[in-house]
Amino acid sequence: MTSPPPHGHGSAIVAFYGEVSTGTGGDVAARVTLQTIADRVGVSRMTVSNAFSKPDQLSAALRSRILAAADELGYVGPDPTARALARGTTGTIGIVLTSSLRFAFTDQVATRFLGAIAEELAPTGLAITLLTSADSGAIVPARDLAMDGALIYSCDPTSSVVEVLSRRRMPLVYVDQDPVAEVSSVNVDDRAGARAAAQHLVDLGHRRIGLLLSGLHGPHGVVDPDTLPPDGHASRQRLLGWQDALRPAGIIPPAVRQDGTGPEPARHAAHLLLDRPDRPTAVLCFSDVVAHGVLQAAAELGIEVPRELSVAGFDDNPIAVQVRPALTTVRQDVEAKGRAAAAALTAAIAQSRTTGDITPQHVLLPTGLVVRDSTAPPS
Amino acid sequence: MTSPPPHGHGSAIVAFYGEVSTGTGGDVAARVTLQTIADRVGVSRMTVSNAFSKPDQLSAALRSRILAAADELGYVGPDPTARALARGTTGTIGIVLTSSLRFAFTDQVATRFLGAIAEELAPTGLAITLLTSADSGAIVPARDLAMDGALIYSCDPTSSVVEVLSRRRMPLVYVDQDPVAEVSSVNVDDRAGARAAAQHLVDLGHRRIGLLLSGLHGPHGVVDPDTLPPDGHASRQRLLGWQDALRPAGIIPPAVRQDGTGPEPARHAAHLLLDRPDRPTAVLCFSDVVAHGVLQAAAELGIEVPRELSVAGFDDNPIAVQVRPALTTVRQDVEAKGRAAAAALTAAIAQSRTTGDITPQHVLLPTGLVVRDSTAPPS
DNA sequence: GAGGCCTTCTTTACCGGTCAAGAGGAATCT
DNA sequence: AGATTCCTCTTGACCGGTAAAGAAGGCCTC
Repeated sequence: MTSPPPHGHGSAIVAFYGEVSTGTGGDVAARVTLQTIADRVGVSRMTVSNAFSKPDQLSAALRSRILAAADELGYVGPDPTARALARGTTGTIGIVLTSSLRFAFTDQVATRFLGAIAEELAPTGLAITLLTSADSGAIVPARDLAMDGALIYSCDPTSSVVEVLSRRRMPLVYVDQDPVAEVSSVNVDDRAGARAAAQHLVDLGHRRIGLLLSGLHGPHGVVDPDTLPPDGHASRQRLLGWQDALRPAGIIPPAVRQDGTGPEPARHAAHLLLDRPDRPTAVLCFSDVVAHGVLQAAAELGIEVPRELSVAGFDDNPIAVQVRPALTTVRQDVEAKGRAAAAALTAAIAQSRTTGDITPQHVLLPTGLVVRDSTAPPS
Repeated sequence: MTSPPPHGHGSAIVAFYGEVSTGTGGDVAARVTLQTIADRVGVSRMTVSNAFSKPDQLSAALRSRILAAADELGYVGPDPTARALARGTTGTIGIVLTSSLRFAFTDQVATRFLGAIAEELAPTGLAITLLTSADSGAIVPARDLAMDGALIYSCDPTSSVVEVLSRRRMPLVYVDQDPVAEVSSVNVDDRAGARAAAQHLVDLGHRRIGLLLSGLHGPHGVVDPDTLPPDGHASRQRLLGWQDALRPAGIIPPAVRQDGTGPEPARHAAHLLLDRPDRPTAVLCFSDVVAHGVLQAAAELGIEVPRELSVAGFDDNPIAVQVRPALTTVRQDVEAKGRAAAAALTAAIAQSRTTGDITPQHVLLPTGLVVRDSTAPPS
């Protein structure tokens, strides 16, 4: 409890209800297993197993006797771990997220994506385990956690996690990742979307257009967009898309990479772009969150949007319509992406269970420009 | 892919890169286990196990030979499931959420809570598995999933999931749940917070005060607050807190329970309250999301907030400052709640591993009134 | 130079299930 | 009536590891 409690209250109240301990009166109740029940009822262990897992393999009468005995002994059901070992499936899939799980719960694009996956997975009964791509020393979740398959979502491709996962030979689906022939993937057409956004600004008459790039890894600050080190797939595709439209127009954009994620680094990066003598009349942003930072920076500098500065975002994040002016952006259907990813993974798992092989499947979802109030012709 | 693609693009593009199948050229490579490596290197299986799990138990030279052989054979590491069975721990904790996982990713209070848990858990290496309290037939995640402990977050206490989990005798922590002596719990002082909000309205001079309650289960529409069926813990506590302040002032509030969660049901419920002839001059809401719905309804009815109607929320959700007017609300430190819950659970797990018993721990976090622009004296 | 201790590796016995094949009797077929 | 099939239940092997105790040799110590 490191954060200050709200409004000057005292620290957290910790109430002890007395030293109540669980367990049956002190003596450690021996673990109840199939054998315990089998002995009690007078049948073989296998029959008890069947009573739980294959009800049609034994008579209804015996089954209810077994179930009654199990209930009486406090047996809940077959031990999930043992069952997983014997059956070879766990009923869980992993989702590998960017280094910080925190981010996954903060960013609305990510949460919508996860929500869609959860929804698509619900009827299958598969549970979701969240993993980070950060290998924090001894424990590498991607290596040490049991799961039937994994979704790799916009995470550093150089991360060892991806390699570990492929070596484990489990069904994988890449999302927002450079597609590889052998692994199923789900992507959105970032490049086309970015191209449309850039073309929109060009068509409005802008010629001094700045770029604001994400900065997970690599250099920060002002950079040369043509010699960027490899970054996330989406990041690179969006940059390519912008260049697709800007180059033919003869525009050589200044570019800034922000230091980290979130609106605050974006605000800072925006200042780097807007404080220049040849201030751009328009800015293309890697995301709506970044664009939000630009709006804040512009407000601080007394620059009026869109009259003096056009701002285009990406994602069609819910915040795009909450900020003023509402953001022109590129929409991607995050929920469709989530559903497609979940579907591809369940398909792969099912296939690998029957065939042993998997036929990779590659999905590319469309994007589209959404023009709102943050872009206008240069004044 | 049921939702329409954005902006009239065609349907999703599915690209097949050809029938590439994984696996080493068709023949199913036999599974590599510790024994495979042991045979190869000429040592016992146990020694190979130690090479991975207890490096100090064997000579460095032999260990690197083993690791090299393992690498060559494509062995990634000990099978997580088998290890879990042998060791008795899985490295995962479950978080049980309200029936719909979708909700968990949509509601900002929930996502902040989960984010804080993730952060607190990160150094321990424990992964998070998300479970719903909905028992959808054959598969009951809470029963059939391997985990070392579970967090039960604001979920229907009558749900069988909670019972199953306790019978599994795993470390549990209740969050926003009626505390029980034997099980650790983390709660916020909902009642005191609600009391403060109600008192605030009373102090401003309001006498006709309406209540807007959450409606997960039970009747909807206009209800008698004194004879409500049991609902969530928070819901009940907040209602009690309001009554604590209203009753002494001689106020008997009309109450409406919304049908479901989210702003839309809230808007609808608000209409039920505001369309009454003796329209309240102030409304106490179960949450900020509900309060947001009230603001929308008020706007639709041409009621000016706060001049004609005061609105108080709960939670200090980020949206509280995004809506206009900014909401007077009761702050709870969701992140502290998440951290406390995670800490209590890891403590319980650690203790149960050593002692076999667990000493339940009960935490009550403070709440505090935050006055903003949505409340004012009645006109 | 014998006893003791440490290091390094092996042995044996589980962890708690499921699969696949088999065995015994009743029911069905011919 | 004998052969076949079905229904139930049991047997034996295995899933892939880990814990704990034991054995073999080397190094110290006194």
